[in-house]
Amino acid sequence: MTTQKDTDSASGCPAEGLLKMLSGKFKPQVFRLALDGPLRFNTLLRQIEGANKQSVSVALRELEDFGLLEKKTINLKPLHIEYSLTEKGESLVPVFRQLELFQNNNQ
Amino acid sequence: MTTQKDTDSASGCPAEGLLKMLSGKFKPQVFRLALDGPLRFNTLLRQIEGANKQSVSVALRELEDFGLLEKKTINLKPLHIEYSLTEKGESLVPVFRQLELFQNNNQ
DNA sequence: TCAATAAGTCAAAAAAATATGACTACCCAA
DNA sequence: TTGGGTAGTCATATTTTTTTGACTTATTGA
Repeated sequence: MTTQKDTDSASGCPAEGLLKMLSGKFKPQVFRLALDGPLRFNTLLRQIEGANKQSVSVALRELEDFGLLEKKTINLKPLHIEYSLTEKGESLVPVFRQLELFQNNNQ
Repeated sequence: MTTQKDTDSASGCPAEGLLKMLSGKFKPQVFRLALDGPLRFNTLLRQIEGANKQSVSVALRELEDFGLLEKKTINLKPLHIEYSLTEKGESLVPVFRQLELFQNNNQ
């Protein structure tokens, strides 16, 4: 069971919670890769340069805790695990795109 | 003179730079307060509960470094300093609002 | 002239985030 | 039955961030 994180609206800043859920080592990259399809642990480790197990593990767990990704066991060929976008995760996509857009418009 | 920070598009994730420029202690709050008008150091210190000089100082300096805020000396009554949104900062506002919106739609 | 306010800086300490390397457990193929 | 892949965990470093408290410089009002 995954626990729901406090999004800290106590600070009087609603955006803060969202910002927190996407900050942390490798989280933006992981989320971005999730847009292209389900993720696998070892694949991520190879895809993200400089990545290490621990941090990738933390990134996946936290994205899952925030309800952006969901973990599934795939009972196929080589039995494995996949992380894919939840509905909440999907709903974040346009927002994420806006972040990219802003960044691109500002070099 | 303020130095331009590397927005790390090397990670292949454009959003990462923006995320970084808004994460860090008190940065979301400070940015949000800037939407309501110019900021002053000691006022922020009183407004943000739990704030300390050093962190507020770092938040302001980094927001300035990223070009979201600009620092001005105001030659009035009690001579003081104000931090206000730059054009770039203004252009971030709608993006920031989207973040808040997302957060509000997800409790 | 004294005390307060404004806007910080600096060094050191404490806390939080990341990285490293060893280890686990399971499955599968040769 | 040995070796490789998958998906991690765990304890311990190392690094980065944040906090604390002392100190500074200049202005201002009484």
